[in-house]
Amino acid sequence: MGNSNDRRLPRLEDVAARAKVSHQTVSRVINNHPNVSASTRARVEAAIAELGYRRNTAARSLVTRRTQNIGVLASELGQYGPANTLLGVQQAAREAGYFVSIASIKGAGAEAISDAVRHLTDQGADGLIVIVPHDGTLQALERLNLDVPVIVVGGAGEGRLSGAMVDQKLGARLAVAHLISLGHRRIGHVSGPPDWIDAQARVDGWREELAEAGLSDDLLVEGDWSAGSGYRIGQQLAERQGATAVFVSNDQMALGLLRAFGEKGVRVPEDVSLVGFDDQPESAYFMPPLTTVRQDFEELGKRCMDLMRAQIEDGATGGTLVVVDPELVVRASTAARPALP
Amino acid sequence: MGNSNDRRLPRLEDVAARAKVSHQTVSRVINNHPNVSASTRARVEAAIAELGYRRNTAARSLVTRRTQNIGVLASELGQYGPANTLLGVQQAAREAGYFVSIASIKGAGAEAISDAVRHLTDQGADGLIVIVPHDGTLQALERLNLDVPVIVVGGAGEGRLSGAMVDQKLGARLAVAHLISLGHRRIGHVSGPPDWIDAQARVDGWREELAEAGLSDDLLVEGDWSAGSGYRIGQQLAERQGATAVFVSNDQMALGLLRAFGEKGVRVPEDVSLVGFDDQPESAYFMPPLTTVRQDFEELGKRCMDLMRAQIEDGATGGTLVVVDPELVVRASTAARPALP
DNA sequence: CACCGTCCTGTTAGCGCTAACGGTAGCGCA
DNA sequence: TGCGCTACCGTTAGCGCTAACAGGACGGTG
Repeated sequence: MGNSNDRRLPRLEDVAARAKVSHQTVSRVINNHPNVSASTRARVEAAIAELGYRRNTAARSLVTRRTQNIGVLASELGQYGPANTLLGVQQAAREAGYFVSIASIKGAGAEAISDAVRHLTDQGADGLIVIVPHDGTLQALERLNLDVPVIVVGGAGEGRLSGAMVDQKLGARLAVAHLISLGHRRIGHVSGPPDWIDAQARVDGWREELAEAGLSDDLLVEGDWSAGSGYRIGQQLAERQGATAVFVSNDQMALGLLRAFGEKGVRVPEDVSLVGFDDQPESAYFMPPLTTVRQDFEELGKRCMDLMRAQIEDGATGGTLVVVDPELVVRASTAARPALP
Repeated sequence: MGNSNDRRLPRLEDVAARAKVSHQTVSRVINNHPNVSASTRARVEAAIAELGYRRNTAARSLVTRRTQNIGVLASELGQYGPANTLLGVQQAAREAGYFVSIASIKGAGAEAISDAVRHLTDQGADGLIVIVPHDGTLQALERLNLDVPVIVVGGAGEGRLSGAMVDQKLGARLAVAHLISLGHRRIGHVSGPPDWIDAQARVDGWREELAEAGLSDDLLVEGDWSAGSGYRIGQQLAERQGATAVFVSNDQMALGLLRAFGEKGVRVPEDVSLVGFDDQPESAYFMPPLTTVRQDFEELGKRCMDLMRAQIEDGATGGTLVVVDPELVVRASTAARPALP
């Protein structure tokens, strides 16, 4: 491996010369075309190995118009959900034989989105996966009407836009149903920022489940996902003493509530039950361990790539939406409603 | 934008025809070559805008042998450090006008590394950034002797291998020095897995600082970064009552210790002081808030890209190592040594 | 006026690969 | 023998771009 004087990488021609065939035959061998005799195939493969030949993807994609690259447009990668979605997508892509190029943006402005999309398509991405969990993402993408497949995490569109998501509303309903089954009647909610689609969906799920049980949905406070916001909200909630249970829209804010409650002498779960969302690895070691809703990001990534390949390789149309079900994980932060005084 | 019948994307030739110049002149305009008159430049730019022309990067990189793409080889992206390093790198790359392709691997086998490296170089990466925080990464890379710049996070090499890192040993020493200054004499350490270079460096820092103060370094327990391992270790430590302070190698394990101590009635910081490492956003809301060591991953990413550009654009040689200093963040989990009974 | 240098533009020749087509040999069948 | 079909392999023509060279126009200088 690695001849001393390899000032230029070997190309098809070099392999061909060594194997005493035409460069086209070498190309056929590389691409597994059938009509190559076993003996020449072996000769060519030997030559490839000896020279350490590697195909030049720039040249290849110049003529095939395929790059085996999928572009991921992401924002908010500091948050647990987006970051893990990216991880899941990346892994699924690799398993499907694709590479992943990232472009991350701040916020979710239509300008930033179209910039990043251009960036990615310029690089010749065969398809796009968009992880921008804000309102308006879908509309911004639809206006661009791209000519490559686009998979949007969190919602489906039309044309070449497909979508994949974890069913946030269902997750919220599981959480609330669990609290109701424990006898709780006053169930509050600490939401994420309202311009996040997941936050909005969880609010909707909370509301619907309460409505079906004939319970009131007036205890809604808005956080910003951070533990700090959860802490501040927890302090207020501890004063008011309005609810016997709170469904918190992510685990980090739940941690903040836990600490605020601890400081104010509100016991969890004896006085108030708490449910989070995400099931971060730490959540099992909160005090007390947190009941929460787990999302399977690995599965989500796989589904994204399934949709992608269907469009790229089988020419499927877009416009479909696949949904992954979340799962309730019950731990010690929830218990039966305290007996009324 | 978007003519109705654009079944093929416009190319240089099309722009040239519209602007009544040669395709080469268009190329010059795109690449900001000086010798183009203002009037023709304006004409060409108008034509580019009207046709919505976008340069074909495959064709460009076929001839220039540059892709403006840097490959990131990463593992353990589920952990806080590697994930945030990736984030920092990605952001710095974008600011420097580069794209980022990811290849993530499981574990750190030489085989997996060389596979992923080939994958990335096949894609025509102009350089590689390696985030594989295990022993042996450097050696595996050196054996491959690549002909593109490689920046290894966590250690420097020779030849085209440069390195960038947060000074883990210094971070550990800051933590231990802080405990010593509070009067502690028996200071334990919960380490990460020994095949992680960062874990090893933190152990070394802990040991050195203790040695300089003439203190014993016999209280060492090995964890696996997870809160669960921290919890189990915490239970043992609570029984033994050996130390008045513990330096824990990351915040997640510290969380586990906190819970174990809480259950066993060991008060933090009254009975035992605790210092973590990473300063995850949640750590300020642990009970009690955690004293820890902050790493600036944004800065780390910038430094990586600085090194990269020096090699790619200015032809600098490799073999250099840049170091980012960490910072101690003091919170409520540390206090003066309890008076002896 | 001849000469040189500077500024601008065009022409030519690839970068390394694949698609499309052409050609040869060998076989089966009428 | 002639025809057609299949299996295999080679030749040619680009994909869209930039580097390198080749001018032409123009102004200044001796």
